[in-house]
Amino acid sequence: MGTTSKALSLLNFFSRATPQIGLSELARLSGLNKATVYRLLGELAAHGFVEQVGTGREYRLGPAFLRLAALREKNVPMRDVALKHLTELSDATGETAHMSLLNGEVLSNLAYVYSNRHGTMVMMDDAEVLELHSTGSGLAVLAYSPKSFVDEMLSRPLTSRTPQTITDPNQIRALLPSIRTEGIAASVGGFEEDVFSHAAPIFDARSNCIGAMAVAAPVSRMTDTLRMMIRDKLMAHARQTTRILGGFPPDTFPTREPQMMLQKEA
Amino acid sequence: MGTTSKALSLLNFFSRATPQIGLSELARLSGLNKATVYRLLGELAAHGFVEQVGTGREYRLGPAFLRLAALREKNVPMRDVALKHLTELSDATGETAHMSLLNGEVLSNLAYVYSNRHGTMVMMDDAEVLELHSTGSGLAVLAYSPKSFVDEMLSRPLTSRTPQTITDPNQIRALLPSIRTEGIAASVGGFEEDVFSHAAPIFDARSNCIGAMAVAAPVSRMTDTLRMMIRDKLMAHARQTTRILGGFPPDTFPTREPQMMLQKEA
DNA sequence: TATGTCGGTTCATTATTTGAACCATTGGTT
DNA sequence: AACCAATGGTTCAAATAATGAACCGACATA
Repeated sequence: MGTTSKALSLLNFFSRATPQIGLSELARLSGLNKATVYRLLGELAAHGFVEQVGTGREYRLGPAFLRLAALREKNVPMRDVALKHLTELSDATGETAHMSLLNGEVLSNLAYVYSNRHGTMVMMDDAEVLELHSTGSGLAVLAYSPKSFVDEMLSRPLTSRTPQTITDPNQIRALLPSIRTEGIAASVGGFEEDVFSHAAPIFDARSNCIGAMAVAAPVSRMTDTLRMMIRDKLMAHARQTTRILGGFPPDTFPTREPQMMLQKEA
Repeated sequence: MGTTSKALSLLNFFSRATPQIGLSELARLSGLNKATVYRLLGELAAHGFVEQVGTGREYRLGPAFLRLAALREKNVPMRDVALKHLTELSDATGETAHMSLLNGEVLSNLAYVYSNRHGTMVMMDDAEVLELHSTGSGLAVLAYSPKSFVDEMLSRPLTSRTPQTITDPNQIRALLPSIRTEGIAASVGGFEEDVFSHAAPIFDARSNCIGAMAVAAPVSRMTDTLRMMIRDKLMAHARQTTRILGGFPPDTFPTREPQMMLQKEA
């Protein structure tokens, strides 16, 4: 691993739960030498990627990200595109629609839209990250990721978020083929109790899966009718989003009108 | 300069005007070897800090910034705080209020608020950067920056944005003492024609100047009355913003009620 | 006063970065 | 069609920058 990667990976230890971290603690977390971490933090700080809290204390993420994020969004208005489709998706289904991007080993939220049709809604959080094994979006991404990546991800200890979370790697692997034939993944209560989530993959210009678009509804509201409607709308909007972002689904991706009634020919 | 700094400085070559850059071009711009740039870009890309456009072409800023910016704003709601005070400032003065943060050699916009009192307003742009020598905000920052930094900044060639832009380093240096005694900087048409800008510095917990809060009005609307009112309100809101962000003005910073009528004692 | 932690610093050893040269492609010019 | 000058990407010995154990002083806590 290059020095730059080490420096950048330090940033991943900052999270919603641990927004600021001391030097020694960060050295411990990263497994790097304290002197190394100190020097790397110094370089990150010089560019505004981290800053020290108060006077000579812990470190936290710096202000440079605001500028770079604004610039990125000006150049590549992903969030805008996503919001447009999420709004339509949310309106059509009456449920929470969201989109997340693959960021290393987890998915990070890009945007989400609530519906106002019901009194209760599945809530999202900007700074929350989604695990690959326990969410519908994660399964959708895994289904369209290279085998080496899947193996890598499933070789780690899989945390059990709820009693419904599937933590057996082989059981998860077994789900992927059917997700691939459908083009959509589903997860019931794997991440949060009582949440039924459908998700479709999003691809970049090289047909790599870069994230997922999803609709999350309370289990109690899920009916066959709603499920069909969600699958239909989600598929269409995910496809459009991929296209508008300049991406292409891989050749293996099912066409919009699935050959449901057709028998496989070989 | 460490390897990490080199990698991070590559990011600064992406701008509103040049949102995507090829490998050779970036090597040329940065003065680094092409192989080096290639490797650094690879590491940046692995963390989502850059990505390649389409298939095997130029590079652009990556999606990771969206997540990190969201996380930063959750932890340190600078923009929220700024917007609150900018709104009040804009309401009180009837003009455009904005705040920017020092980012290396330039100021980058954090937030801005327009007033609806007049038909014409000074417009801002999220991804725009402000030069230190040609803007009110820049002068405010220079006035409260270490001499070494000022020397460094004024030793570069100073671009002339308008005929009114002051490009003589010594002339700029001569402005700084009076800014320091006032606590507020002013610039008339230095950055954009017909824009009269007042700016006050913002400080961090170590009393370093980290940016500026400003009010920008068309020259044609500027009167003594408005000028007084802007200075007053701007001073108050900049002070509050500094405090709420956890910062402290340096000891040399003028108190809220300036000793206007008092003669210097030495 | 003794002990453990912290952020920060040092410097000889080591491992990573570096850069000139080299491909294979692409796109424009003659 | 042949040529040229770009491009993105790759290689490997040489040079440089990163590393980590040990060491500060300061601040807690006991």
